[in-house]
Amino acid sequence: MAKDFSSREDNYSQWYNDLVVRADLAENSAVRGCMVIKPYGYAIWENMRDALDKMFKATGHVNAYFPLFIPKSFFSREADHVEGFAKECAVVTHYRLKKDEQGTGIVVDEDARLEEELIVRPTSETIIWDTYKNWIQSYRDLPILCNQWANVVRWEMRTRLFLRTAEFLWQEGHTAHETKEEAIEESEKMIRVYADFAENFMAMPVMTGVKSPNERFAGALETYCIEAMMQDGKSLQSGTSHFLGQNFAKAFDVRFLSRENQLEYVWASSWGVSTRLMGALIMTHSDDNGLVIPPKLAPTQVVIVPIYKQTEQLAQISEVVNKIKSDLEAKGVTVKYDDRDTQKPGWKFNEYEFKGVPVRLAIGPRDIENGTVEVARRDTLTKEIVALNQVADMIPNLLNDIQQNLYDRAKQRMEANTREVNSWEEFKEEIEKGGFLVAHWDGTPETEQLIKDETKATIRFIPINSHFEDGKCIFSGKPSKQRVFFARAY
RNA sequence: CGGGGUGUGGCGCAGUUGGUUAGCGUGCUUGACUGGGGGUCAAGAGGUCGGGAGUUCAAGUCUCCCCACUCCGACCA
Repeated sequence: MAKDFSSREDNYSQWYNDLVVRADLAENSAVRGCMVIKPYGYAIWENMRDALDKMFKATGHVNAYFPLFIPKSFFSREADHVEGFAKECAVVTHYRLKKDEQGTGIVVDEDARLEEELIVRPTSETIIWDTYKNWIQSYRDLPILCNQWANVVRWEMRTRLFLRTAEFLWQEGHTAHETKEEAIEESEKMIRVYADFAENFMAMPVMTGVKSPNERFAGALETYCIEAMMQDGKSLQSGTSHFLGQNFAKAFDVRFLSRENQLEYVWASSWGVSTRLMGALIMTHSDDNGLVIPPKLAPTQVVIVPIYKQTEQLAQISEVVNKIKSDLEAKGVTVKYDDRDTQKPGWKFNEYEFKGVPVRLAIGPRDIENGTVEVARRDTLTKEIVALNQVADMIPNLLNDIQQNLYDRAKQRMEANTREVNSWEEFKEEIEKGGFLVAHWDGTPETEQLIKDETKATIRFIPINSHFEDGKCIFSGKPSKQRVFFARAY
């Protein structure tokens, strides 16, 4: 029997973890806090990566690669940056092992201590800015618009598959500009790219805004973010883009001769999304029957399951299926025909449902006789009988419908979970229900911290183009000009 | 680092006041019947009971030490 997942209201973490493992996306590795991404999970990630990569290139960016190791001294050059990351860094101290005295095991060779320790990158600003220094002399060298696909390591105390792992995959864009305006424009542009990707590929509605100083990236002047609302009412930071000002340029002495023949520091941005998006995808769409993968990211968009008794029947079915399959592939649909004899149809139905394949076709003797096929959609779990000669034409539209429906559903949920609150009592009561609480805040880090201490809620973002209205901070009662979005977060 | 919990076939678990040959579910192998929603039956394989020491005629079970994992906190651009 399938495990009953309807208990997710009570224990969302457990539900999520089981889902990830059972759907064959990933599992914990032998290394504490690290994750093995399995082929199916990786296929989804690759689809995300490819789509993002295209969007980056369409906005003028190029890919490059920088070292995994960063000399320790690089980290101390930007004070806020080291402050933010120091507590979670893996450090390389030696470069050699040797057999121990008894010859039974391997020990670190103390004679092989590095002169300067190397840090396994938790993010690459420092090594990249040290490199950019050599690339930039004149305004003619600008802008630099580089992205890197890489892994990074952050030694977190507590980890969760995809959402927070000690090592994770991501992309990090690092750009250098002549002017402040251009760098700000870049960071704003990239957060829009992320929002676009989240909504149009992941079918995940997001809110866009800027972080409060407490939540800002270490070393940034402004952090833009996209936040998504998960099914349990918690917010997930899904992507960030930072305006770094001249902080890193100053720390790494990256200057250029301007059009006015002046030596000036360059302006910077950085932006990234990670495999955390996989967690976001899972927690946005999945239901009690398992994963639901939006068609645009599904490694398999359509699975075809034959139902047969004798092998002659299978041959007959296969002939029809192969026609449908090639018709669909001609339309750019990815199709898997699962004619394995090792699993029963019912087993396969459940399997693909659990893995979130958007559309399933089932064809049996009855269909062959009637010239029909059963079409089942994952998002609504509904089935309909369609004429064989029409099925290839309807599938692309159906996939679009599913993509749109998933987005609409998630959007509706996010809106239903977003509400204004106007008093501290109301805030404390409402935060227990989850969702975004839109409330006035006096703008001080102290107040935000006190609210967090008492309710575990943080300011997820401050809306950028919101209307201003006079109000009073729900906590301190001091004047406020704008509402901000609070939530508990992952 | 603090506070709980759990370690028993691949996975998930039961195991009574200490008492015969350590069970169950699932998965795996083989075969038959099956096949439109995780089938049924039959026969099999698979175990240092986390490790060590102790108490005892006898330890999966009791005591002590250690180890691992896990949950809750602290941490988390």
